[in-house]
Amino acid sequence: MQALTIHQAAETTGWTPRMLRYIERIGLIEPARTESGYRQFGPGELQRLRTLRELLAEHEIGLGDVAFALRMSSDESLSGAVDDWLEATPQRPETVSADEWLEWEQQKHARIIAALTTTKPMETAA
Amino acid sequence: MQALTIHQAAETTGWTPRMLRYIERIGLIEPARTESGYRQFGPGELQRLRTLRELLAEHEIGLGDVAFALRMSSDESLSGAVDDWLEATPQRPETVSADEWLEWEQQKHARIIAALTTTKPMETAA
DNA sequence: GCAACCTTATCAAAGCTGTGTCAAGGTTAG
DNA sequence: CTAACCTTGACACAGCTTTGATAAGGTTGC
Repeated sequence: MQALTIHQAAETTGWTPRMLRYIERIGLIEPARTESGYRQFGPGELQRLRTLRELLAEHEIGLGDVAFALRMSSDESLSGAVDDWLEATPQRPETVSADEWLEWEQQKHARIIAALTTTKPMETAA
Repeated sequence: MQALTIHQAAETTGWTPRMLRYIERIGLIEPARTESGYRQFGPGELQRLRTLRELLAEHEIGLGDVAFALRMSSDESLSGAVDDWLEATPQRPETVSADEWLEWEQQKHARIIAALTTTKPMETAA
């Protein structure tokens, strides 16, 4: 096994050296360094860089999206909060649960009065 | 049941009407409509919008990030591909401390040297 | 039937992303 | 020693995101 320099890695992966530094900067790769600071791209990084290109192309996503996914995967409180938000009331606003309805009823006056000083709520469609 | 108009919903949730339309546009909410096309924000929607603000503020993420998380949660092939890519990541320890980082860098160097056998392209540091 | 909403569509500006390029300086190979 | 690399940092620019403002027209309440 061998390690490639940034230019060599760029050639074999299809990225530019500039982009390899950028991808490292946003946390998606972390090449080893020589003592003098040169990046060393091993087989693992090269494979990751190639599959990264495929990932972006096949799903039309951006580097920032992958960086966010990485952040979610390593920050449990973040992924938990996001997942909770997504799970709550998934689509179809038509369906309001009994609990939500009850809570709404109980706090309706406080909410509406606090929020609406001059107008009234609209009539629900048939 | 009563529903709020977009302006009323904006006031109770802290968003602007403009942003409520934008949030709908990127797929994060889907308010019901009256027969004539007016958006109707029910209790579920309002709660969702409030927690969305908290989510963004507490974790310093953007609407686009949440939209991407939604896309991942509803596109199994996308989330699978992203997760696969992330799993192959040589994750570094959770740390943030400068000291720990430096120490880790040094250790990583040693690890890489052990893993890579020198051949042509680049002299792996001694 | 008018005032005050609502709708969609469009223009605009500020900010972020992705990318190139260049500069100043350190490293390495021949 | 010199050429050809490497490093970080900065300037730049196109394009996309986010957000506001505004216009043209429909709906609703009094």
